[in-house]
Amino acid sequence: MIRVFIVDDHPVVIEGIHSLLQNEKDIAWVGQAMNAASCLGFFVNNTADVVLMDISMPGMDGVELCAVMKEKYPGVFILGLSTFNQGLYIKKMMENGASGYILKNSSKEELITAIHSVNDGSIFFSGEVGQALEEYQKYSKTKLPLLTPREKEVLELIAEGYTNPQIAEKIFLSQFTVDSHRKNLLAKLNVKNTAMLIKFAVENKLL
Amino acid sequence: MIRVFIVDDHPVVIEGIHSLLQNEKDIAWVGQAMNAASCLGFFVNNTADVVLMDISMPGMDGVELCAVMKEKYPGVFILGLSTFNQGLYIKKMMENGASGYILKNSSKEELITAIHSVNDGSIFFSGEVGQALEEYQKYSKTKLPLLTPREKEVLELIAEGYTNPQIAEKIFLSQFTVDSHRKNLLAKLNVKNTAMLIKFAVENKLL
DNA sequence: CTACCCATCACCCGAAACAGTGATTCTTAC
DNA sequence: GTAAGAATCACTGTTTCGGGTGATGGGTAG
Repeated sequence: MIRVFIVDDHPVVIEGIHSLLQNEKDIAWVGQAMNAASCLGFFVNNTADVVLMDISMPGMDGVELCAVMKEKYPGVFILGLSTFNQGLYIKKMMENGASGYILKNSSKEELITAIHSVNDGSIFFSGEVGQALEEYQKYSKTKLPLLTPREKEVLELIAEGYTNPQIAEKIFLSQFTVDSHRKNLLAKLNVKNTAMLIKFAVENKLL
Repeated sequence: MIRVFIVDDHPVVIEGIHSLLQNEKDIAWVGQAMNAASCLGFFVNNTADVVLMDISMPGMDGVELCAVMKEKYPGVFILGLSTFNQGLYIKKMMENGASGYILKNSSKEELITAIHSVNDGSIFFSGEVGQALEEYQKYSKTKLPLLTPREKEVLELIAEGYTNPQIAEKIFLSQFTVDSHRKNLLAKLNVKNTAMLIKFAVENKLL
């Protein structure tokens, strides 16, 4: 018997999912909350196996609540819920310990598969969520300034810790040229020093 | 009907999975390969919906094959297989476009759930694999030198692009002190400049 | 053909980073 | 109570970075 708890600030969603699950004999509805605080309140004296959690809520949002819950109750599995495709938040919520993610309008079968998988300690992403993540990555890439092949080359060598003179020697250039590329990188990516350059590059998967 | 293809260099595994799946009426066994080359050969004139792929194989390994397959046939979903817990390779394979991961000794139910989920475009991780990933992360963290609170603080500010004098002003320290912390960071993390420091920090989730 | 971008090279200069060395205080652990 | 490490500060160099400015040649698209 899997004990399920839900946190969502939309009563409609709570009711909808409740009705989808009420005839499942191995799933027990143990409670619900409409904000982070009452969710945490519930867990003081009660528990659950799987928590369905909305991503956006007034006050503390799902991303933060997820981190707090996982900190206090590491054994509780969290399954994220969202109505729309929020790649960035999905990513953050996974980093905060969620075990999976589905859309609120997913089918009954998908919902139940997800709950079972998560309860077994598995990780489950619905297909639409996977697409959202991909689209988010593509989207962030289109917003990136285009780097020339030489610039990418120099960027990679900088990330590996080579200095301008070393890079120059390595790819047979004048150190002035390498310096030019380096300055162009800083300008194009709108950062002001090596630290920001590398951080930006890693975060945007340029390396 | 889900068309399943398997790539594994162990005949025992191929046979085992074949027998597990042969009575499933919505799963069709379309072929098998014992190395990357013959897998690629199969896909020249044939196709499949889901490919079960071993992580370690002679010649081109699963990680690489996964990248090649996804490049040539983006519509084919790849489900990773491994006998042991290889956190690092699992991570790499996911980065190369795999849709999920299970252990070879997983139950029939889990195998079938995984194939269905992946075929729907979802992402599925078996619980043991999730544990492997977690353990891998913990393991890599234990291998990390311990940074003091001050050092972490300085590290974060460096990553945000502040210079030593700016950091000194921001947290009310002498720039000499900040410089000391910075040098200790370089020494502890065994890197030789800011670029390597930030790259290392991001990769090891110190930021 | 000409305007534009890429790639190359050059120089100056101040600021920042990096290397080495050493010192003091304070807490924490044995 | 003392040994160890954290946190603080100090001085001196050398190297690298980053800003500014500008030049040349090659390819390409209008």
